[in-house]
Amino acid sequence: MFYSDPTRIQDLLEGLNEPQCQAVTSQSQYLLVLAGAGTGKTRVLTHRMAWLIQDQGYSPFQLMAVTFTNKAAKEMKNRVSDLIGIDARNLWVGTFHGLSNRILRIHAQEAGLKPQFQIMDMGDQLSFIKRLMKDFNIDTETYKPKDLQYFINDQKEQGLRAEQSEDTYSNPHFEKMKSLYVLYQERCESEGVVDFGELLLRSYELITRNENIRQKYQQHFAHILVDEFQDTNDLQYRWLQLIAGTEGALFAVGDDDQSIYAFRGARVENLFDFERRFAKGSVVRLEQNYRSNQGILEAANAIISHNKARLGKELWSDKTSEHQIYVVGHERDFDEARYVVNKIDTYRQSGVHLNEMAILYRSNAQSRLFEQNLVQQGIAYRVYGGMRFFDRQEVKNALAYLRLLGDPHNAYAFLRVVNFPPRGIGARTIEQLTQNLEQTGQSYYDLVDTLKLSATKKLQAFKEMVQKWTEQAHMMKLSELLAWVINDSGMRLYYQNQKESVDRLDNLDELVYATEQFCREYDLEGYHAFDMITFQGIQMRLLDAFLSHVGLEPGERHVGDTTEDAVQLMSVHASKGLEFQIVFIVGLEEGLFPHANNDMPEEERRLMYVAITRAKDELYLNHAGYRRLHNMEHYSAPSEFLLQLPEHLIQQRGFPVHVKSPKSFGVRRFGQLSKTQNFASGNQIKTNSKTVYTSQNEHNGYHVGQQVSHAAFGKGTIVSFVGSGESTQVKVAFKGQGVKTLKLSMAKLMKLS
DNA sequence: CCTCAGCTGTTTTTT
DNA sequence: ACAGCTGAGG
Repeated sequence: MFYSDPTRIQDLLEGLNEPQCQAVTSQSQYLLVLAGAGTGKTRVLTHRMAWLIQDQGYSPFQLMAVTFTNKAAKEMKNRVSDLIGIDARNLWVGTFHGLSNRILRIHAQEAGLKPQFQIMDMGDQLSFIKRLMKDFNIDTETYKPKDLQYFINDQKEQGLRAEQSEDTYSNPHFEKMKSLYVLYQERCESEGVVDFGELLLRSYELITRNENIRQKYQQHFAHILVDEFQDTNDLQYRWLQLIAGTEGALFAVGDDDQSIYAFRGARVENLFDFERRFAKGSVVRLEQNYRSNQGILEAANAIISHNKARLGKELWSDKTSEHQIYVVGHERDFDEARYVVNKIDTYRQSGVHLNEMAILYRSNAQSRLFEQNLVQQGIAYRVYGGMRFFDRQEVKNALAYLRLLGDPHNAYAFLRVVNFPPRGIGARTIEQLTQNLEQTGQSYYDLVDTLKLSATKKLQAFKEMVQKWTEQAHMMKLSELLAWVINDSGMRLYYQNQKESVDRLDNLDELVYATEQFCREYDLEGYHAFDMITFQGIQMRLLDAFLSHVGLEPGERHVGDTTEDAVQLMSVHASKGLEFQIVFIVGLEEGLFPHANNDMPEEERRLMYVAITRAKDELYLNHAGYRRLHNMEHYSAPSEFLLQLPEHLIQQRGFPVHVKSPKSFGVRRFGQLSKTQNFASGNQIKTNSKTVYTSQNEHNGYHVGQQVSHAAFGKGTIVSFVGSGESTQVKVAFKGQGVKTLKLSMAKLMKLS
């Protein structure tokens, strides 16, 4: 039973501020909570859930809460559980994909899927596509596997099957892509695998088409709560509306100012649409920030106010500013790195914890220089954004063995491990198997016995080994089975004999541990690998439960000890939702941040807004006049964002400006700049002491900001110059086509005006 | 089966 | 600069 524990009943509204309270207890069917950074949005979500259960008498199972990350889902479960003392493990709280997966497992048959269908991650999907294209002899130079992958995922995110796809971008490859999408989907069906997009789309179609199922869910879920609503894509928004039906309540929490995922299909327009169509008049704004001091918030507000497409919101705090915001100009990228690391060292000596300091950058490649300096100074640090645990090749190989045990007909798993570790089954053998596969409709696993090939003996030995494991699996715990497979397959020995594979062996042990951990978490310790168990209310084999779990939770994105006190290095994207006492934002230069490849200037500004609002106490904004990127020299003006900061907040201001002179190349002059100067549009810049020129804003008679015309791309504006001499490249922003990088000597740009 | 030269792409990232 | 991948050749 899931009634809340009477000994724990408490006033759930205590300690909430006025708008928070209003949101938690709202009686509107549709409510939009515009929750600014650091305003207690998770608090509102969890308290609303607890309030609906404890004070409004809903069964916990009548609520659905949707998040984007597993981390957020887990946190929400824990906090609800802490608030009202219920077991939150089986609640309908999860990611869009996790919840879709759950629905599809319950109705696998109606959805046309095997009960043990397996989920492909992005890497699996790409190899799947490469295999498909190879088998159909598609020229992978003309049609890049990655392009097809993006095409398919993009179509699915829009809720489109191949036959519904329309060429909205005048893509010259469109018809071909569409036909490949058909082939791709056919193969997914025949091999019984689904990609991430398919989970959403398939469950959407299931609920749309099957009236019984639709009624069941629409009647069942009285309240649907959504976190990070501004990050929903087209299909996710429709999915939510479908499940809510006409009766269900939709409680959407989001922040249009923190929408930074358009590149992966997020549509901030969904939030505007929701406000217009459903929540008209039912909008609660959370504006009191409990994280940063007033100065930092003023800076954030000033930056974001330059955006036009927003519902409007102003953060405030009752913490006054004790400190200033520092804007620091550096000559070169490594000066910036040295400066930041020295500052960190100083703060450390004065007693600030390292994990209360963060270095935030626009692109991950920027971490390198900071790492070098931190190593030199002997300061512990942690870089976020590396490879995930379940993405490592040794882990994927071990899991592929498990997948093969879960479904011997799984082609992906078979091909991945049939010759790993190497056992003499080469590409030629696989080719022959593949040819027969299409003709006979049998799986690779079946074909081993029916074909006479030179490698048949070896193939049969492999199959016997898998059969042996399968028989034993009935009597083994999942962790025992996995450990045995790792040894018996020869994987462990293989990695032992490889040089520098110590980490890989550790990871394999870690994986075995992860299976134990999984069983412990869901009270499944007593079961064998093939035993039928109940997982999230669904009957399935333990092995299948584990496999679908790892398919959707690929582990942490960073490595090593997370408890060690260490400086935090991460991209601005990765920092969303986190907070630090002292924040260093680095690389604030035109072209880098805002990034030249992003044709959505407002999204770049929102990114800056996210970065600033991470800081609790102190904020350092750094930029360099010169940096090396992709082995080329880049000279850039300071970021426009620096010029949009209120003057009175800024403590230090030294914009370096390069003087145009071949002899004194790279020499800089510091000067106090007035806010009105526009670095990007001209090459003449006035400081308080003299007029100087930015050296690389001008090249062979062309200059940054100049309007030009190109034979193929049409009209555009010069954004920057890269490199020097013969090899100079020019970046031009063309109307409607984004930024192109061209070789200046070849580009034949016509000067306009 | 393994190694190495050569080619490509290099913003952000979750599931 | 550099990582990741492919294909040729030992």
